[in-house]
Amino acid sequence: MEIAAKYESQQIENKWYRFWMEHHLFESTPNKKESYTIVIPPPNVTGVLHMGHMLNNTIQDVLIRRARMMGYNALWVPGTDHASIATEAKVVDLLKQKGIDKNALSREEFLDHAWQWREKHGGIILQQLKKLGASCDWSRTKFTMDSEMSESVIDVFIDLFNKGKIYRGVRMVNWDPKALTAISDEEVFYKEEQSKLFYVRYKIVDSDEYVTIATTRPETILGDTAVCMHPDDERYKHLHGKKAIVPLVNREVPLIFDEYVDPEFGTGALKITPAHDINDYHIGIKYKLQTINIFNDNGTLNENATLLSGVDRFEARKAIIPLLEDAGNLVKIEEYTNKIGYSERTNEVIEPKLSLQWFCDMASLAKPALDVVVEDEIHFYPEKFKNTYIHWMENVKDWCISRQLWWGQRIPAYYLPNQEFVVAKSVEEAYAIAQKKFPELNLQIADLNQDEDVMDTWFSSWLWPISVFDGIRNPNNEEFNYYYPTAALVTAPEIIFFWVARMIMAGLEWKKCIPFKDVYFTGIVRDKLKRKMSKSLGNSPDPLLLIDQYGADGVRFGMLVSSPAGNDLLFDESMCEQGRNFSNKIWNAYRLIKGWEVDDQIDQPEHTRVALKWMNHRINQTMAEVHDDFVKYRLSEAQMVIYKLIWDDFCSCLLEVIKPAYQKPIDAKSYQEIIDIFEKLMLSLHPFMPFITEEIWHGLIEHTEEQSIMISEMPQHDLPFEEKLLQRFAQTQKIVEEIRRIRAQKNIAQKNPIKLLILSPENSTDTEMDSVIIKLCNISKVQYIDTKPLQAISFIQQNREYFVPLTEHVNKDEEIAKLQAELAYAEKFLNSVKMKLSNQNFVNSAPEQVVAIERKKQADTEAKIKILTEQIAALS
RNA sequence: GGGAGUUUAGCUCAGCCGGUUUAGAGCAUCUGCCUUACAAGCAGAGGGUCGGCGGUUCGAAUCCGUCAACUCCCACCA
Repeated sequence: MEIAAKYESQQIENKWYRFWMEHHLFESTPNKKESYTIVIPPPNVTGVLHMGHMLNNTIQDVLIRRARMMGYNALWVPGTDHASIATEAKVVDLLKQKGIDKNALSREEFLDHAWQWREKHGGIILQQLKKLGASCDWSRTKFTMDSEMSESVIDVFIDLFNKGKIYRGVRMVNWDPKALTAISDEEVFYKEEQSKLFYVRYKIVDSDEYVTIATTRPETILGDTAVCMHPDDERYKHLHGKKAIVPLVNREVPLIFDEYVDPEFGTGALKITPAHDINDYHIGIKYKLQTINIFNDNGTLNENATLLSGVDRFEARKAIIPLLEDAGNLVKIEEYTNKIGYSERTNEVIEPKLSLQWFCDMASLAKPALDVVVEDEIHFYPEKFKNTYIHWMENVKDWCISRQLWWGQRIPAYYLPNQEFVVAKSVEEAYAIAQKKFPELNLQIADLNQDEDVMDTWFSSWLWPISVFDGIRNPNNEEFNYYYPTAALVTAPEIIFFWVARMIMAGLEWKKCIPFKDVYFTGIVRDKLKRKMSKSLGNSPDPLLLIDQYGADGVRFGMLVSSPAGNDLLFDESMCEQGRNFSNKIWNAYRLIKGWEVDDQIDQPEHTRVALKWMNHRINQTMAEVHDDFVKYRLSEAQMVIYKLIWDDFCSCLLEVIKPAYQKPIDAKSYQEIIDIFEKLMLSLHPFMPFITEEIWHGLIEHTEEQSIMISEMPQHDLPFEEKLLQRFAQTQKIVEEIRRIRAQKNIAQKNPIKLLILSPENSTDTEMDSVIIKLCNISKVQYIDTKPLQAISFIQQNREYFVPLTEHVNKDEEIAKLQAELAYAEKFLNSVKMKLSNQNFVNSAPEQVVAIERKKQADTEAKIKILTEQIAALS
């Protein structure tokens, strides 16, 4: 059989992904096995696969594939998030390109367009995940606006409302005066700007005194309802209880004193405009101040301003200055740099605006969710996020759940003509309730108007682990009980509050049970310059191109080669290259083995027997290590350990020992053993590199049509291994290295056989490893001797002396210099050990074991020094 | 401004409830090899006073204090 010299990933990957799908190997239904569930953090339905997804989903797939092979009934549920803001913005843009203005459409018409878009383009990202090898149960793909999922969201809203945990309240929102909508905090970006700080004096009532304030927004003076100073500020102490007159509008407002004010800033006096500044608003509530809204929705001043009505806010800022100057209130103007919030959507300066919103009371939900993390019922990896979580949960604020959008679950509140409202699942139910409640109104169903807003997307996401199994509408259904709680959540730390915390709250609130046991936080994928990868910077490679180039296995390897939980990943293509090279290495090992001719008439050589025995113990040791790494979610380490097992131990060492001479056959017993070993290696690597391992697994051993490596059993991690054997073999490898070094130094080509002399007649019974040395170093003969040979290069291992005889003359000076350097080093070391041991305090206080180690170091080093001294003497 | 965290080889990291480590790994670098599995490879080599200072201890990369630099999260300055 002809096997290509280079591993060709593309064709093989397509073949096996199709195979897995056709055999329904990703699919899961409840059975007697223990479940292992992961729900995907649903990517935005508008999303396109980026490097962050690659990392996140590689990790999930590794966990799921391993669990499956460990005997769990593993289920990975895929899906997408409706992402109200992003999707609505996208659809609005597309409509604009077609010359359609969203505001010209009815709600229904707009939603029609939105659904059409999602049917056509939504979920591309899920198709892309398949290229990566993601073993999601695609038959269970969910969307947060699927009708049953939306229904769950509405149910939950109503339930919380009935429990008194959802209320309506006024709050300051980020108003976009161009788009005429509120936008979320996440959509505001701040820019540093050069602006001006205006100092304006306000006259004190019944006094000739003035108090001077500093402001960047003089036009809002028209909405001032107080002036505030720090209570301990000596400059203003005599003003307690007085009032001031707001310039131009001549309104009398109280002087108030609050520690919020920084006496160092400006004049230490602050004007208060509760309607147009978030801090002022809170002060306004605290001191029960009047709130005067002086702006129209489009950013022009309204009639409450009394002056400049109809003028745009920025025009007004300019126009008010001469007015203040004329009135004698302007003191001075300074240059000033501050940060201004802009709308991501329209690039318009955000105007803080008071509006009526829906809120969810968080305090009572947060308490139990805090406890389960504090008490380690849920573990965070890495653990540091526990602190972040606790800190936030202890200071949690109420959640504004309404959004001024159309794409999303509409708030199920229905307003009545009498300013009241009812919350109900449908207009019919609302009507029934309203009739009962207000019979005197004589209501018609058409009198009810549903709230225009939709719910924050997170208000559906927080139910995700429950609602994908329909656990809200249909409590205690079989699937829910089987798959929930999930095993692990893999997500980005930046959404620990938005999402992780709220899922925990939801799980405890509605299911009295945590939604997942472990949370693995991935890092952010950055470029080499540590910049976050983003579309606008153009520094993100196209994941699909990477897969084409390096193979999905290679890219997966690259994503995990250096990304401990929670650490940012400084991505570089060379990582994928390493993965591709690894694929090729494995491929060539496969090619080598497949090329061997097997002869069942010949005996197993000694070196092969020894090396195979060693390899089996080495595998057992490594499997234990890998398992431990998985328990601790140290996936990069686990991958590296397997990488080294395959490359260093299997390829560089074992295969080199076993490899028959050119065109010679291998014995049948060894061949079978090597196949078994290779299979184990492929099994343990499969979660990381699913495609190549499947291909080789099938090529190595005959399998039926139904079989697949992905549903085979992982090698056991609790098998015994002989520490001693492993140590002896490691020493042997060191001897091999020494001999190779000598070969390299003395330019003795590998193909020229050399002799090895070992000075150690009393230990000459321990010769088990000799055959391995002979094979790996091309030794013609190993000879045990009792006197030192002349004309040889020597080295010391474990206090035995080894000699490689030379035909040419040994350069004595060179050898002596080398030995002397070694001697000096050993003496220095011995000195430090002796110092330690002569310290009575050390000998008395250190544990016996530690002292014994030091004693052994001393003895060994002394022996070494003796040998070195003799060698130097012999050469001199 | 509040909080969390990081600082160990050129890069990315491990080691950190103190002592088998005279500090490890992978990648990168350098040298020599196209040796019939693999140049996407093989063989060999070099490279760190564990951020600075101080303390605790018989003993500190590891514990404590302090300073410095950087990163992230939250809040946002009139």
